[in-house]
Amino acid sequence: MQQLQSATNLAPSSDGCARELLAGVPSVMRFIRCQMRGHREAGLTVPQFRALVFVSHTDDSSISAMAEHLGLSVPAASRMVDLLVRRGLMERQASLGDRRCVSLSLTPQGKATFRTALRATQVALARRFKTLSAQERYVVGGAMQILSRLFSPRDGEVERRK
Amino acid sequence: MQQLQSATNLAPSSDGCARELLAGVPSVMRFIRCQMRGHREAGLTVPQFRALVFVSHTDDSSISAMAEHLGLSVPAASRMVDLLVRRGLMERQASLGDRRCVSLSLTPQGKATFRTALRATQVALARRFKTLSAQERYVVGGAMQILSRLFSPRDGEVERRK
DNA sequence: TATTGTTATACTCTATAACTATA
DNA sequence: TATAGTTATAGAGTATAACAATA
Repeated sequence: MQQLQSATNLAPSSDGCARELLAGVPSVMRFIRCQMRGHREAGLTVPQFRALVFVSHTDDSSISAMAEHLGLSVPAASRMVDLLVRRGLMERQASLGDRRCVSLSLTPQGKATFRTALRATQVALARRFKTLSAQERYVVGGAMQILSRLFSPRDGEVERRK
Repeated sequence: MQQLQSATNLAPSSDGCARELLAGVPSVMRFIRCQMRGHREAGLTVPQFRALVFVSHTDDSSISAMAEHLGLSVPAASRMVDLLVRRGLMERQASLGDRRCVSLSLTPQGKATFRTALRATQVALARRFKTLSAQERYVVGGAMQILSRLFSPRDGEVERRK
């Protein structure tokens, strides 16, 4: 589109970006949350979903690794795992090497639920995106990559004090 | 930048967009939440902040208008107001015309806290954005406008059933 | 009776502090 | 004693269902 030619002129200030983010991100988040939680079979909250993502991507995950990755305190992660274990989606096993550590894994049902939730939410989001032009999708996709990089959990903002 | 010339070629599918959103938005949200809540004087949660935004923008706000705008149930909105009233940030008055309705307003302290939280969070976000190029800020700003439009609370996803 | 709020109840998310078990 | 987790405690966010007050 035409505006892209003069993108540099139209670039908002850092402060303008901040304002827009503060308006846009919580709205999207609410939508995602509703979709996740409202889904009949899966019915996950966003943090639960993120926990499943982490464990499905990480072999021999420990509680503390999960906490760090998700930006949670260790007790919060532990309770989340409790809940997922109770729901039959995750398993805790004492790590063989160091029996203080826990080794997390998804049950088959956990994997299935995870995939269902992912699919359902992606479909709901994609349905919204269908109304966008290719250009707009490009902008959204690009912005998400920038933001993921800028706000990845490892980079500071969590700063567990002490 | 070069890629922008061929933006249409690189535009992700709706589904790709969805995936990226699901990765990026929760990270940003966590950052915002930490900033809001962690701020010494203000110390607001995101929903509290959003409630203050709504009331500060809306004359003679009612509980149900607030609930609808924020995508909350009416009881949830009512409890949020309780909390903000207890903290001295908001006031409830019976509406004169229709005494079932409530008329919400910010106290002077509420206005001050709101502005402090807004400023502090914007500054924290803007600090991150300073490392971006003008081009990247353009992409982020543009995406936020698109997303705000696409996921504005009034447009369906809330769908309070019955 | 229909509408606006509030109360009751129940879960999840999250933190900090105190504790337990293993190294 | 240091480290990995868990339990205890507390407060916020949220929903649905039942209730109260006003129109």
